[in-house]
Amino acid sequence: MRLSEGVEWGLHCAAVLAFVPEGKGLPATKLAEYHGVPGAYLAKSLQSLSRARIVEALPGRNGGYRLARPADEITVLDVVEALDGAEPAFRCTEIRRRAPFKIPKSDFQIPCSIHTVMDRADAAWRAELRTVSIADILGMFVQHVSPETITKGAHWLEEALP
Amino acid sequence: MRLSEGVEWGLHCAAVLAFVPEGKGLPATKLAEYHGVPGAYLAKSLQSLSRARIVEALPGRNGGYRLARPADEITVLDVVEALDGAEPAFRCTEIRRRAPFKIPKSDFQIPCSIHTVMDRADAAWRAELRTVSIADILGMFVQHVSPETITKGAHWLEEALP
DNA sequence: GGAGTGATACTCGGATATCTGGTGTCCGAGTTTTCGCGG
DNA sequence: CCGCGAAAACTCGGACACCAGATATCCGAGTATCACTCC
Repeated sequence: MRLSEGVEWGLHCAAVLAFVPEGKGLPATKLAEYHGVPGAYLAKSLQSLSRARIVEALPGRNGGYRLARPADEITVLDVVEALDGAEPAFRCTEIRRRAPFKIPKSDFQIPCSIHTVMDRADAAWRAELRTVSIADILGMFVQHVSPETITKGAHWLEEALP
Repeated sequence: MRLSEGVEWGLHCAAVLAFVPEGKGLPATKLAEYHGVPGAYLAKSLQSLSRARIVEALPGRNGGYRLARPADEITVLDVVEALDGAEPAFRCTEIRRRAPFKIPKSDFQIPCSIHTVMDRADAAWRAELRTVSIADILGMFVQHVSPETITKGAHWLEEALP
């Protein structure tokens, strides 16, 4: 079980986009060169985030991406599900039905025990991700990083914005 | 993020193997036809379980597989990690280091915030799976299924064992 | 000088190749059973 | 009738193809900007 690389990119992008001022947008190209990742592929991830209404795209010459909502109203789970899909990792194929002897239908009214357990774990995973917002991520970030780095980042953003 | 199909098979197999009496083994072929899955591929999963000391293989003519430990000492997490690997789903590639300006090394002493959050969710997922044993799965099973089905299953196992 | 208009440059969006890892299959090594033979 | 031995049949174990989804890339659609022209 491996999470797509795009999830990591998307989360970092959301963190950067939180600093984009009202009315402006940061082009995908800039986001890509900031993180040192292939721009053409990052665009694909950003499109998924756009479809999920997590970021919004400003078209046109001085366009770009920006958060569609305040950073404290975007959870990490939102980003993960937008990029990775919301289907649970475990897919029950109901192989319990394939036993080589006849089983009454009533036995299958109750969900498969294994399915239940895996779903519970999946719910715990998602619940954990739902408790953390992009704003929280930024909070953890600024708490640990040197003020000098914050300044440099802000400066870089100034130059990158149209 | 998708969990391998073999995980489902492995869990169901572990549940069935819990009924194999002391000293005997159930061949992989029988397990495959019971679950209606390709036997050659199921063998691959069973080998992984064998390497992880979750099941043990009895070689020879009347050989087969059996649980290596009592069912209440095998957690669902054991099976999942044996088949899917124990590495966390999220892999941090430290893209925070690639920013196009110089960042002091000290900023990277603290683990990446995003990495931390994802790891915490991963831990919650694994913790949930660790609380459930194969014996618990069986308990949930016999609680809901009709006694008739249990009898049929026991009968099938009688015939399948050498 | 100001407004209108066309061209332009830059943006996003979806459709298109490539490649790694899961999926599926095969044959060889090893052990227990079993059958046959001799005592 | 019993013990021994060799062959056989069945088991697991690892090495070899195949395919779907993630990765990576491209080109087309659309819009704000800008420059130029005309009034």
